[in-house]
Amino acid sequence: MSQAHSPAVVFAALGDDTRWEILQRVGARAASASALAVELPVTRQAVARHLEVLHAAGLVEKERHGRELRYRAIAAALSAAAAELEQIAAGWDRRLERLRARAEKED
Amino acid sequence: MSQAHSPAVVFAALGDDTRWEILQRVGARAASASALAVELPVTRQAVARHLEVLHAAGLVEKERHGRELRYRAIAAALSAAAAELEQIAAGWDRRLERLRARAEKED
DNA sequence: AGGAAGTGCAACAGAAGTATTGCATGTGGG
DNA sequence: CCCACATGCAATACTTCTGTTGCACTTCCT
Repeated sequence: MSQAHSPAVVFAALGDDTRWEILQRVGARAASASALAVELPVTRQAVARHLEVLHAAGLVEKERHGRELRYRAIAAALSAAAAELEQIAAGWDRRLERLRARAEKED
Repeated sequence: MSQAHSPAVVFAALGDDTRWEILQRVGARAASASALAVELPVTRQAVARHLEVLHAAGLVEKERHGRELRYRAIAAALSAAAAELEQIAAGWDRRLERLRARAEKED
């Protein structure tokens, strides 16, 4: 199982346009930093740093393949982040519901 | 309805610990920047800037109340962000499934 | 009216993030 | 063996983010 990455780290990783570009590509198919760099407007080193951030957030996994290092998006990690948000949103809704009920009782 | 906020903006807003603290509090009940500042280790102005970021991301709404300005978390916005992530994750899974099926066929 | 409380705006300092260039290292194929 | 390709590491420049202080302005209440 993956570690319990702090929400802030995961969402900070998702909070950059270039990383979204990268993430969508490694979601489609595994790719190396060099391969991604040729189709993005940044250097290989920049891509590598982004991939490192995504990896630290637990959103992608590395996979050595000969002399190249391919990265692949982890669907379950994104799904877990989604579930976390949904749960918090549900908590807000429930609290709002309680407040509403109390207001009606006081009428 | 709320605008179509770009994913990067929304998740960047969620990518900060202090903002999570603030967001959880305004999720529990509406509060002003001043009120939040007394129970957080930062100044009112810093809190106000965080609230502005959250508002720009469509995650909280303002509500004038006499001379004070209260902020309230929008559960539906967080829920929408969750749905977006879940959809992307599902897309990755489907693509992986197709790749797996093709691999079996080639065996 | 006048003080207290709340907000708005601006300037500044420090930290962190993003991207670059340059060079070193490792690995696979002819 | 040697060359090409891919990655690793370091130094640097620039921008953005986070937080502070200081002051002006509005609004409520006595």
